[in-house]
Amino acid sequence: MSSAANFLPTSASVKPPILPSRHTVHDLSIDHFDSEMSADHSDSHAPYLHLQARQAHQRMLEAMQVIRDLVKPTAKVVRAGDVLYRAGQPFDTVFLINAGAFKLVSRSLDGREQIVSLKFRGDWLGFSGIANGRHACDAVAMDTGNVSIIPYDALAEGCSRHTPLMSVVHSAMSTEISRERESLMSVCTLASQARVAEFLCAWARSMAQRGLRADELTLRMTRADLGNYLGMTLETVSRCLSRLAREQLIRFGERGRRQITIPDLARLENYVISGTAGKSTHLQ
Amino acid sequence: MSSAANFLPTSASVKPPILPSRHTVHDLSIDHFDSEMSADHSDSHAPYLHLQARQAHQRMLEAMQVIRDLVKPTAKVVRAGDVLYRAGQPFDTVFLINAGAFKLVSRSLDGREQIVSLKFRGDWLGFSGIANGRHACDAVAMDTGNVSIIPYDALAEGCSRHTPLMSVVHSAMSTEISRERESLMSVCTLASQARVAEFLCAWARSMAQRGLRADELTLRMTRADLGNYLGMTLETVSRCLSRLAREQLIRFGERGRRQITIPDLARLENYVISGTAGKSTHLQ
DNA sequence: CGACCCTTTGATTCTGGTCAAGAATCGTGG
DNA sequence: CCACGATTCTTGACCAGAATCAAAGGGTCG
Repeated sequence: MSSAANFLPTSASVKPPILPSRHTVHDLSIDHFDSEMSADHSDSHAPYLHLQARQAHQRMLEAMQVIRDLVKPTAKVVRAGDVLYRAGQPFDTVFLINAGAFKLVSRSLDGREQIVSLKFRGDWLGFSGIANGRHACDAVAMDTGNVSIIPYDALAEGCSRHTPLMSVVHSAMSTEISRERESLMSVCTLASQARVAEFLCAWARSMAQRGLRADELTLRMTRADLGNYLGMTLETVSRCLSRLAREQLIRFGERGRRQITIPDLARLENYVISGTAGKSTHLQ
Repeated sequence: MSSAANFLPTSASVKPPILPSRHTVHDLSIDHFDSEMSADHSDSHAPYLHLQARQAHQRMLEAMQVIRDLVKPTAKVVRAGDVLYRAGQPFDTVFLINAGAFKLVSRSLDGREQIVSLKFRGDWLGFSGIANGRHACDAVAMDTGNVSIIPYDALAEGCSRHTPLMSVVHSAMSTEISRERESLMSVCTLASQARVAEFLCAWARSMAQRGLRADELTLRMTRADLGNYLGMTLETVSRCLSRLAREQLIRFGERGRRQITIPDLARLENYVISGTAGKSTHLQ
């Protein structure tokens, strides 16, 4: 895991980062369904990926292919701020993200709001609604994107007919469970700065797995969102990022402080692990 | 090192007799498979349940019935400390809890340990292993109990054959996702005392849903476990419980401080909600 | 250009973590 | 049945990290 550092894609084929903006029209060339879904696009990135990330990427592409073949879903374009579904709405569809980024926001009976998950290309949206027929959270686009709309009935029907499809769906749910747990682990066991660091690492790994640049992240969220997701205040997030930058573990892009460069991912990962970082809620 | 926690004898034929060694003899009348599964037992409790809890209870019983009818699993008795599976072991079976309580423990690459979930009768164990063929965490029994052993292949096969079974399984996974998120919400948005309070409320509701007493909880875990699960130190847990007791929101049982009485659940829930409790990682 | 939001940074407060001592409980062996 | 040692739990004193309050700088958009 340590040598994760050098799989930089030649920026030749790589696209300019999108400016995070609120509700303006976005350049679709990057995140557009077709361009990002095409096999040659993935090929152009694959050689630079680590074996593991590459395999994951491959599995994702295969899964998406299975869905397209068996379910033949319709697609839909979304822009930053668009809401795919809201908590409480009757559940009947799930979504597969072809491009873009989404946040899932839960609300408790009293007004507490919590970003419980971030989702990207290849992830599914809506599974949490299966259990009681209503969506359990809001799904909000953080950027221009594209999703496949998949009626749950059709999906279930397809699952019972095609074992590979069921396998894909079960894997996706299983992964979602695991990822949720990783978040919990992070929040419970890491001090704030390490938590921010790990968040960046996770984002980077996540991008790598999707065949995207992993060394230059463009966070599509405010410090407040970030803090909420990580269980700290926006001021603390800001301070932690500044400190990480001061310690040369990250750099801010010239295109604004939401763009973050990770010069050496292994070193950042190491900071999390060996860090001064513990929160000591030790077991036994 | 109490739980040297080795695997139970896995010999297909013989079930080990229930012989609690270092743990006190438990009264099995409540948690025993047969008694708790019997319809009249559930009837004897149902009248005291809220409508919602009762429906949930009903759904759980139906689901368990479906499993027994369609998969015909073998069962296995476990004692406190027994380990059903460990992180990293090849995944091939899931488990359905007939009785007892389990904790799921995740470990990060560096040594951090985190109890990511608590599971009870009607819950499933092992779903998180589907995605990459290996279990993602340890499953440890916190008490004498009984699980159905369900080979995943058989389950998948059954799912493709019987829609209701698939429905049950999908619901179970969906629920697991939602619950994981609730944990995250709790850890991220509540101050420690409110978090402890909410934990107790959740446990109580959970018991109610299973047709068990909801006003007298017997926590089967140490303060350290509790703290770990809730993301705080054991000392903080202790202080919070003491404070809750001082404020009459809970009472300690005469059978030890792991037994907790909730005289008025609504009041405790209200404390969480209206509480002095917020952690203010407010969104926007 | 000005209004608004986002971000950073500092000063201060306070919750919760750390360290330590003592009490209660459990399990074991006599 | 009791005594002893080992855990587990509670409580206090102290301290650190993160929340809160406040103000100023930067970007973006109308």
